[in-house]
Amino acid sequence: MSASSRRPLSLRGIADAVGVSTATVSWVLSGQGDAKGISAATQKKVQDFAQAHNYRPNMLARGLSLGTTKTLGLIISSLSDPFYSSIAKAVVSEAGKSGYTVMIATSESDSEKERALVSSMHCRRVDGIIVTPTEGAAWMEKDTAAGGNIVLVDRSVSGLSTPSVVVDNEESAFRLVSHLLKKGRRKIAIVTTAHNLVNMQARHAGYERALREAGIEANSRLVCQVPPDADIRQINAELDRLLRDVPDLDGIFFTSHVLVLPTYVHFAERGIPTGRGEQWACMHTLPDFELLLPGMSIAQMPIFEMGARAVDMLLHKSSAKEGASPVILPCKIELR
Amino acid sequence: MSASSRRPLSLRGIADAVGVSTATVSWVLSGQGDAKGISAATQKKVQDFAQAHNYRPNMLARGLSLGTTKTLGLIISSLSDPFYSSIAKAVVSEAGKSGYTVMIATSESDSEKERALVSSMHCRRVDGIIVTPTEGAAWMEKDTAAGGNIVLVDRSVSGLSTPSVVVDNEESAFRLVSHLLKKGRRKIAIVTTAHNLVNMQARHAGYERALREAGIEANSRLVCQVPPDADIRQINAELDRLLRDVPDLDGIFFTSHVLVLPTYVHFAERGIPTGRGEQWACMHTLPDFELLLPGMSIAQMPIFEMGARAVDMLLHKSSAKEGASPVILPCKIELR
DNA sequence: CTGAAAGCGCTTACAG
DNA sequence: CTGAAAGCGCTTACAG
Repeated sequence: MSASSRRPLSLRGIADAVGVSTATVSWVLSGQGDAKGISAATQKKVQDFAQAHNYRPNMLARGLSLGTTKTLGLIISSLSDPFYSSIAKAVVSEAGKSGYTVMIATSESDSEKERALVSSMHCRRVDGIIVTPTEGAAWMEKDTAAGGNIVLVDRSVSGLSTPSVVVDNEESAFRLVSHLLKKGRRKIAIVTTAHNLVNMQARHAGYERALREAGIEANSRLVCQVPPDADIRQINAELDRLLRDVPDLDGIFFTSHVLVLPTYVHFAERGIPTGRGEQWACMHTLPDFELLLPGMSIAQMPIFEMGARAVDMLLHKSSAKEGASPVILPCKIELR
Repeated sequence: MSASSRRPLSLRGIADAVGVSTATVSWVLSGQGDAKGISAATQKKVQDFAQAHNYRPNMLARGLSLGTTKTLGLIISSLSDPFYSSIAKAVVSEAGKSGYTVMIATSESDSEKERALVSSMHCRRVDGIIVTPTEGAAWMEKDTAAGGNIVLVDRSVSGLSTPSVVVDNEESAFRLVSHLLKKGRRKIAIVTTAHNLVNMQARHAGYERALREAGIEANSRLVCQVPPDADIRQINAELDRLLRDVPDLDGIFFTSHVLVLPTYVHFAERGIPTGRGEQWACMHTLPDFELLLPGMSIAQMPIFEMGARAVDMLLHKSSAKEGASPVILPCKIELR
């Protein structure tokens, strides 16, 4: 156990071993060897030594020196929801193209955690942060103004001017519900959750507008609203209430994919036919749905584009300036 | 736009503003004010200024100075699989208890990406790395020997002595299949994937042992093996092959939760009754299964404990020394 | 009670 | 062609 192996190999270590200065080593390893006119022999010696001893540059030091870490932070609400993991995939992939690494963390929809995470990431000097914000994220205003490089994704927060990338929630919901109406549905329930989030509110508004334009008056008994952290019991209770209140229900609009499967099972258990889902519509979709409910109409969220756009806004601030915020992306509507 | 707001506030900035040395500021802000005998007045001045100006300590500098970052790296195969996200949750939660942050990344089951991620995390000087390894992770041997602080989770890699936390795959599979046999099933298929991973191999071995001990000879036509990256078509083709080869199939053992739903749908589409899943058994489970297939027997993976244990091994190297590796945790078997 | 100084491991003008 | 040196922003012995 040689004492020298205690600390990882540093630039200085290489420099001493090869017999050159740390500057030379730094230049060679960063590919500036030729530019700085380092002899081929020296370059090779340095490279070989680094390679052989598995040199790992200390990014803390490099970041400190350079003032940039080539790292982006991503704060999503949860990892268990495939929607957010897809966002993460998109962000990682797009950031990778520009040589950026992304550190992923989850807020669990908790404003306090969210705030702590943003702070922690700033302390780590990430070059920018992407977040699917909680409704309690208004404090970011100050932070953004102070130079915090933040972009919101999937939803904005009421009263917050931080740049954001969202989808046309109201319009998509409107089109889905209008489609159900065109198919002759009249008693269309809305099954929704997390109503404190602006995107959910927009989807609800789209639902109401579709009814209104079809000359149908809103009926609060058709609204099945489940708390964001509801367990299966609460969901079932709400659905039972809906089925009791509106026994002749003939359509459902889901504002989120998370409630589809519980509803599907709830119906199945009670012998209520769902068919292939022709009488349902949903914002966003999951692979499972294509199997279970191929007849359901959906608004496909442009997840990859959302992630990519958010990364772009962070990396090329120009495009953020040019475009108005929020950036609103269209969903791909699939009517069935 | 004051020039002074260009760079974020530093210790030096606070020191100059308050009129003390950086040492004093550092001590106050790290809670050593009293220990170092800093006057209450000075402490308050420093704290107030830091607070008011939203001081964010530069963790790069701190990490560089301290030689530790209080950060753990986590590399999971994928984000879309709830199994891995649960592991992530467990790791984050357990690490948090000790004041550690975790940076999450995904290898997408790609050995090259995995290697790059481990390297990148080492460069960032994380204090340890937890990884659900690909089969191509044998190079870690060298890395671990070189002081790399790595713990594998969910599976080990053949020929790799890196510490790991796994479950008793063989035994759990054995018990599940034995249960199906006890219920009178005789033609039990095994539906499996990613057979290059040792845990999948162990589950397969448990299946075979159960058959053997029941005096049933192995039948290769009962083996339905799907490539890890198979799309729904390939899966369906394999299932069709199985149903054709073994029309009187009367049970299925799934080595992984990922294949259950596609099989369920495949059967449903062909009008093959699955009942409540009584004739099926599966390693691991998902919330959906409890809804769709409440009769299916399952081996519940101790996900939280796995994550927690891995973190412990990283943080208190002692317990890693003491315990033999791999650490093998039992599954909670639920026979139905 | 507080400060000057060295050091962590990089990068990059500035000299020769 | 290559090196000495300053600086990034912290922490912590060591002095007073």
